[in-house]
Amino acid sequence: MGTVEKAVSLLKLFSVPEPEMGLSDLARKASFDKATTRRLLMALTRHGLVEQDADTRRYRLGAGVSRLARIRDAHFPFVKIALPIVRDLAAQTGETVHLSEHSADALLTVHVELSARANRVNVDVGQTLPLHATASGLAFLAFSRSEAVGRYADSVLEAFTAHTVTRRERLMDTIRLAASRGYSESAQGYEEGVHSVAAPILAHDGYAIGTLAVAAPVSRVDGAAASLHGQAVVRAARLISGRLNGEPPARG
Amino acid sequence: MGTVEKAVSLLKLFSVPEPEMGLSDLARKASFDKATTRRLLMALTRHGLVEQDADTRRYRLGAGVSRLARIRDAHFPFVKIALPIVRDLAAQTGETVHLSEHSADALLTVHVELSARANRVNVDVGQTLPLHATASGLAFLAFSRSEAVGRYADSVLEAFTAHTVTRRERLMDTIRLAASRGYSESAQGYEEGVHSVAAPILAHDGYAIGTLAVAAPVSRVDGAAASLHGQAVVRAARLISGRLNGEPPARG
DNA sequence: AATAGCGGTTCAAATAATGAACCGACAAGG
DNA sequence: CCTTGTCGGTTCATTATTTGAACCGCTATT
Repeated sequence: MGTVEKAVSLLKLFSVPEPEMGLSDLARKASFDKATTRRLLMALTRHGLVEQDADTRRYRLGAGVSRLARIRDAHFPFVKIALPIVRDLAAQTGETVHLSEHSADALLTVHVELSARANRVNVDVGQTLPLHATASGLAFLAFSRSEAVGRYADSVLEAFTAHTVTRRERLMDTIRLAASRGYSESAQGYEEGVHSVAAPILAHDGYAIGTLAVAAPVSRVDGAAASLHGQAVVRAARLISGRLNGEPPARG
Repeated sequence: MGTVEKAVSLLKLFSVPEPEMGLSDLARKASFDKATTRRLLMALTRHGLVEQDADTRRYRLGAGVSRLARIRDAHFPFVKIALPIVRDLAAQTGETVHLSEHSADALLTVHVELSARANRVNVDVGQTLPLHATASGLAFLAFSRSEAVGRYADSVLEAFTAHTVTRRERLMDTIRLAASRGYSESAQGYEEGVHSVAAPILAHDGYAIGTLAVAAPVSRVDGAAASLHGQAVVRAARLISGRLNGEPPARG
């Protein structure tokens, strides 16, 4: 593992439930030597990607990461553009809706609107979703370059539940179905009891850059509901794609 | 320079006006070898901190930086808390207002509300402000630990304009004035034609963690206006400090 | 058809990263 | 009050990684 990747791994140890850690803790979690860990942290600190509390000596993510994110968001305001549409879809369906962005061979959840119902699906911002086991992933693959899909289908497909699609041929069939319908469907492929439909958000070139998904408890989803959610998520995803690619918002 | 710092330097080359670059361009700007630059970029890409456009082969900041920023913001919602107060101040003064956070011996602009007027000061999000040459920096130093101020004052102070304070004694005087008034003032110390006042945003321990500033064209600022801006920026900065440290928003 | 730029790759040489052992400080327990 | 364990941090001989000149194939200009 290269030095740079080690440094980035350290950054990735910070999370919403654990946003601050001491040196030894970080070293243990990353399985790096304490001296190494410290040198990496100092390098990151010098550039503001990490900061150290003056009192507790614990480390946390620094203002530099916010700065970088702002630069990116100014150029590619994915969440900002999608937000109103995501909210509309959540209101329409009454179910949990989540928005994901492609990153490093997975989908990164960047926004969630939780259902108001007591029995609902919970998704965390920052969670990464595997491509073969979630509706979002399937929708993404269905609108990806075929070489990339082939490469992914050839890799080892982890089974998260008894329903996870792990055989290459079944996966390719599922992807083809999603491509022809415009949206994907997955029942309990990643978590037991969860049903999801998802549609791709497309770049100007017609390939997916992210996905929009509706997730509901299986108990609440029959064929009719699934179809309704599917059509709604496709409409919403198309709206987002349109605005991302410069199409003006519709009037009224 | 360590490998990690080189990688981070690459990230820092991206900016709001130039959010995408080719390999050779990046290598030239960073003064790294093309092969080195590419290896660093690949390491960053593997973790989603950088992404490469499939068509143009140009590089840009990736979704990973947004993810890290969300983790940090969940724990330390500086901008979110400050935003309404920053907007009020912008409305009150009619001038450009910018919010900065301390990071790696400089101030990082994390939010900007631009004046609606045709003749206005422009500040970019992500811009870093030197501590000795901007109103923000002076306000920050005026409320920093004296050892840190001493160390900074001993370093080489770059002159950005003919008005930049570069002599240690002048700097210390300016800082003392800011400390006693509660806000700092800088006329054309960083950019010609720009007048700014700034006040510190304080942590629970009373030391500055960031600043709030009002920037206006010198032509529009006389003594009375400067004083008004100064008082307004102090009020707004105090409100932000209070809410950051757990004080509830005032009613009405 | 010649030139110059681009993104990307190679491999011997050079430089940087590594980690076991160490320090002083602090806190809990006997 | 002395032991034990853990903390953050440092040192330096050993080791493994980074480095960059030269190269490739490609595309656009001239």
